[in-house]
Amino acid sequence: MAQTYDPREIESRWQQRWAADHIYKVQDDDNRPKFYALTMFPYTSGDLHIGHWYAMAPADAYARFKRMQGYNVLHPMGFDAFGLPAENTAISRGIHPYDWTMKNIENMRRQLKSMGTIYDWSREVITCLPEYYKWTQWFFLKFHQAGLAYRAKAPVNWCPKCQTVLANEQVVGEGSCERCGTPVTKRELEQWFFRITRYAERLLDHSRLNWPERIKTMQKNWVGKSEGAEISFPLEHAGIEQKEIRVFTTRPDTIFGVTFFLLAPEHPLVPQLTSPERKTEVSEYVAWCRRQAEYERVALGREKTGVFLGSYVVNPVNRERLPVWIADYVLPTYGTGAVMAVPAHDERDLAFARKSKLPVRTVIAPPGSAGEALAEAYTGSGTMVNSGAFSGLSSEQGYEAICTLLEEKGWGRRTVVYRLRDWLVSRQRYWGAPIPIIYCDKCGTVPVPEEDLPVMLPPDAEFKPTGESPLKYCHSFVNTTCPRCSRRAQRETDTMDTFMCSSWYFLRYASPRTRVAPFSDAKVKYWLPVDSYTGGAEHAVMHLFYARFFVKALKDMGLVDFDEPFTHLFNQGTIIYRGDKMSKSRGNVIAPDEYVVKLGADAVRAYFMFIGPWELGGEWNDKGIVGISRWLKRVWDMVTGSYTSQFIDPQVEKELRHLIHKTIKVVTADLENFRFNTMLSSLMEFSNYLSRVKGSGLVSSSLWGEAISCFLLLLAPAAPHLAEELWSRTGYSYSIHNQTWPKYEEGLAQEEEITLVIQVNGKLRDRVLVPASIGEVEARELALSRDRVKSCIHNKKLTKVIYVPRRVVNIVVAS
RNA sequence: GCCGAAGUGGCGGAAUGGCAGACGCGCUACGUUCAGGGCGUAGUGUCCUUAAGGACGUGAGGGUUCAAAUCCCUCCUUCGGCACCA
Repeated sequence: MAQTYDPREIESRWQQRWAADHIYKVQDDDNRPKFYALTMFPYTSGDLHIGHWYAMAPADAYARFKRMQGYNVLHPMGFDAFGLPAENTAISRGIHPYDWTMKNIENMRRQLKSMGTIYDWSREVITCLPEYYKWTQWFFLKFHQAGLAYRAKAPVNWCPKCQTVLANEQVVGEGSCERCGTPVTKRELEQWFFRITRYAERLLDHSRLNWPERIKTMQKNWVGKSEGAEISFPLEHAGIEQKEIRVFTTRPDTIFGVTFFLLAPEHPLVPQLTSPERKTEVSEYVAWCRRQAEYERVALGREKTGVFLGSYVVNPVNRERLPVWIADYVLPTYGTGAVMAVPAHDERDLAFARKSKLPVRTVIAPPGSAGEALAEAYTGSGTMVNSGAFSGLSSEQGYEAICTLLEEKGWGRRTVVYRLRDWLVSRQRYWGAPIPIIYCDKCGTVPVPEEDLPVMLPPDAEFKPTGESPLKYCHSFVNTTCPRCSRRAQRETDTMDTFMCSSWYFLRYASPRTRVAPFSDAKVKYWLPVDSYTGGAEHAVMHLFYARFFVKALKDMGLVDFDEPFTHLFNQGTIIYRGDKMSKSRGNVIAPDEYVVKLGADAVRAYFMFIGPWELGGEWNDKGIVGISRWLKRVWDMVTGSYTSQFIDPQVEKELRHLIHKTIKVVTADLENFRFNTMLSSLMEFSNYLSRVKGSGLVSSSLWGEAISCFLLLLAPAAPHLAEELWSRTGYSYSIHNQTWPKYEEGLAQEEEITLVIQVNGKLRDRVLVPASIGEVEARELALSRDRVKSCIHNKKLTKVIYVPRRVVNIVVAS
């Protein structure tokens, strides 16, 4: 056997042994408490870069720690394998998406194995295989049956470069495509939607979730709940069927300040409400708005534009006549697509009123004012003025009073409005799970019967950059027979958003090879919900939101008995390189492989844990990794070299025993809280101390052995290969990873002696080593008797003495 | 603009009211027959001082407190998210 630390040899040897012995095989019928530690599965982009390692290595250490603590741990791995990049590669390089994806998986799996993780590969899940997407399609049918899926023609985000529809969540920055950065435009298409809005209220409830505040806030903002009133304004317009237009407002108390009325240019009543002489101008304006890209239209600070339609509505509370305008800042998708404009108390309305020379009327007087005209829109609360019988009320009282009036008169009602839109699941793409729907001229929209699943992706589709799904041109796929009437019919050619696949993969891991159902009920009951979910924060309003919706819907369908998939969530930070997030498209990817080859997987794992707080991420810099590598080597030398006890010093033995217990305590708490960096610092301090002890030989051989075995056990989650090798060389039985996590005694973990800090007027003046048990009187006396203290308080009046047990004595003197 | 996170040596960072800078990198000196990203020992915030010691010091300014990197207020910078949501 080698005498010097040779990580490559050790790591490949133990990886083979662990695999051959199946030591990480996960059993479902185990009477230990279960622990489901999940890391977000990677997208099959080709190579694992160090960002993946940063996500996975500390997570694996945590799962190993839980395993040693006596839990039956499920820490699975798989691949999110459908999606655009595979298809783009097919178009640009002529490689079939399946071949490209599977080749990438093979490479990524090899890299993951080189990390020395506890993944049980027999549970691997790959979303692009028929055995998996069959069930993604099955879930689509379930949502359809439950009335949660519908088809609608709607304006959708369209990326002209990728030639595809994008979900709201895939439009980033100033309205650009998430993948290629091209400005997004609009298009009308028949699409499938999921009614996620029905769950808006329930998705706002994070009360039982141990999640980062940041993510909860992002999800809350995404749902965008607003309370207010819906009010009907009668139309003063003869000859049309519609008698009134409804608006939503959060400020019914400002209703006496309405001076004009606004519709979105897309509002369906616009043509009818346009007077003949205004027709040309209005239709030109509407056409101009439609040409605008979404991001241009909603850009804040942009000048507000609009035109008068030539018709009027009536304010129900004061019978005032209000001109109806259309304006580009009114969004067709929010509220009712109509706005009662109150320029005195809304910045946007004021800007528009000033530009279009429309009147402004103050109806809320800010505190200390009498209701005179305002220079700026006042959006706070105050006293109602110019508001008929309501004048004099506070805006809060007015809110309630006006809502009551509206409800009594039948003019409106209190209501709640959400910003959240339904989830668009259709994609005009090949590389996804086909939507299992058939269109029949006679029977209409017919779901594919469950027994006919999966609807297989045809392997022989042609990949052309046409913007239409290759499935559309694949006649063998499109042409089928109606399951109801057996006549000729056509298949839906859209595939599903890949977020569908990732909305249930965590359920599949519980029983990944089940052929008769997406998951076994018993196994899901045992494993779910996920006890610890870790991954990047970029999924805050996408994957994490959809998965919650999915599980809530499944609960309502009676398919699962819990309604939150992830009880605890932790987001690691991002690894930055050259000022940018690491990604293939930015060309700033660092591969971990060369570091693994040179320094070993244990060094890379430990370095990522040591680099800083996990939640903060950081700039990649390979300077520090040598420090970890040297430390592992010193650990090797210290443990493999023989220990000779010279003579036993009880004081040193006591100190070492204390350090053993203190280190167990700190390392355990740090792992529990994902504080990997300080955990490694503590291990370094421990090993540095052990090296000194080894040089002096001042403790017994048995205590030395105890210290080493404890050290190796604590090291095992971070550096599993080295710990296993040293465990075996020390003569302990295989495997260290099946050992129990060491326990500490609180009494021994406590310090016996402490450094008492002595301050005068808050400034450090002296330090004394004292027994931890020192009492207040004793400590005060000691402090006052010190020479350095005496010289500081000489000739000054003692005001008081503060004593903080076990920490500090602060002597306050008059100056 | 709004919301959130962060700002500490030459660098990554530690300390969550009580010794600022743990641990590691880098650097300096010395030692080592030390070939390869060696190894060991000591030192390493700034300033004053031969030294002992002292003063200053956690983005800036103010406040609370016996005591502030930590709590409060105002501001600046960086990063992330949202952004005409009526």
